[in-house]
Amino acid sequence: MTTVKSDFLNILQERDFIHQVTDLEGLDAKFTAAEKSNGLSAYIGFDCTGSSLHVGSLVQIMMLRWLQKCGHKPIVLLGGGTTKIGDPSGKDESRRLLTDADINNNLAGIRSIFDQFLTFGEGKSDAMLVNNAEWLDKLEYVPFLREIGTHFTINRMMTFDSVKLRLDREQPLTFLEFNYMILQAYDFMELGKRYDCALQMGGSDQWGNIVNGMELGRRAAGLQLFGLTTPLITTADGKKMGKTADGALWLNEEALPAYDYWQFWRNTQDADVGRFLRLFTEIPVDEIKRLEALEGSEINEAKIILANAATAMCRGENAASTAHKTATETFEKGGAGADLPTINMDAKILTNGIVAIDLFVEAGLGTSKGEVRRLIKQGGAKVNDVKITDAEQVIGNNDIIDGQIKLSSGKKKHVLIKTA
RNA sequence: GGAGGGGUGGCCGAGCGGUUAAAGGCACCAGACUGUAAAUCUGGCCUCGUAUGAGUACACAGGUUCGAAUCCUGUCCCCUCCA
Repeated sequence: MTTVKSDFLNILQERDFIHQVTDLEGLDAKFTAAEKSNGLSAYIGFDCTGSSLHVGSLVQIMMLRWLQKCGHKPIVLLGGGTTKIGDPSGKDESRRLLTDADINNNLAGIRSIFDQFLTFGEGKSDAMLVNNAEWLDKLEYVPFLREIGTHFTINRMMTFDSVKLRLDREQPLTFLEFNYMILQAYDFMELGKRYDCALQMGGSDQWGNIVNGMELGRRAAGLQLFGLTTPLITTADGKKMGKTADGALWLNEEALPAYDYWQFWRNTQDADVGRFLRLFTEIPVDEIKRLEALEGSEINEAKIILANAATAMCRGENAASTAHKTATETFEKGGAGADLPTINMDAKILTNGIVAIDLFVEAGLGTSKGEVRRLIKQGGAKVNDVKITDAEQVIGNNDIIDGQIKLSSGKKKHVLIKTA
């Protein structure tokens, strides 16, 4: 591996962020020079198909954070314009088209996530948030075609995976989607012109789009642009980061409580601990080396550090320590931490008593009565940490301890019942 | 336009008139072992019922039959080959 001189690339390299770079030496030289003067701007694009981002985008966000730490200027490009089109990469079928109102709503949600990770403002290394609708919405068709269209050949566009895949499978690819890569390329050029942005980063699936943008910038505007991609992050058992069977791991508090977020990191597999510490925390690499070398049950210490650091960054220190405390109380002391999911129930229901099966379904610890019945039969259901054996057992006021009832499904899922 | 193949449970995929709530795999849930890990093993995995059981269910709508996921008709959708 080539040794790099700039702080930024050095960090990315030693923390395994880099998959491909278009011109590592050239880029390194540029960063090195910039670190002695005003810093360099670089951008990453995010689409606005949802109102939150999930852990899958976290690698990109961390890169922007490091960029800022090294004195450069991160540009967050939100695809308000391109979201109206839909990136065909990796999609079997067209996305449904979102309305302007949806997109604006999504923009606001995503914006709040970036506020956690980056400092925005007017200073030279302050982050800025740009919406590509700003220029894309205003484009005029014929001038655009004359100016930009001449730099793309259909022959070349057909060779891109995103397009080729659809065609090979004879799935329809609309003209609208076909234009996505041109618009993304246009974004890069536009950012280069407006903000002197010289680098686009992104996931490895964005390579083609990034290269396109570089070429367009060079041909149409004489800009020297660079591209850098991150590897696709998978867990040790080969699953894509960010999605679980229960749903996506959202970065927004409204979409995923801090406790669950913390638990996700706490439950990282041994084999992933070192990699995740490097990518998703700012713990110094030497310290990480020590942590990932821990053996046996001691590696749990590393997992807790990972969970605390990752949660603190995304949800704040308080959220992280509350989640940590809840976990300690729940798992190590067998009690009930304050941060466990809580359901408020009408006091009357408990006064009258409720059958255990119904209570569990009510608490969301099973989707059907049959499921809860099975859970009980297999010994996975507990009320106040006492295993229940009778599905018809009546739970009532007698079971309230310290104003709450703790229900458990298996070792990890707990719900507190409180009366309203 | 012509010829053929197919649509089965969250996914993949067997079944091709009764013994089929539907093999097997994946995913998922519990239990054991552990370290809130992985691997392994055990049990479970449509709904209701303590259970014998009942109700729904094999693209959709009809039909044949004592009996259909399996046969027939129509509709919708997918795929392959030829033009």
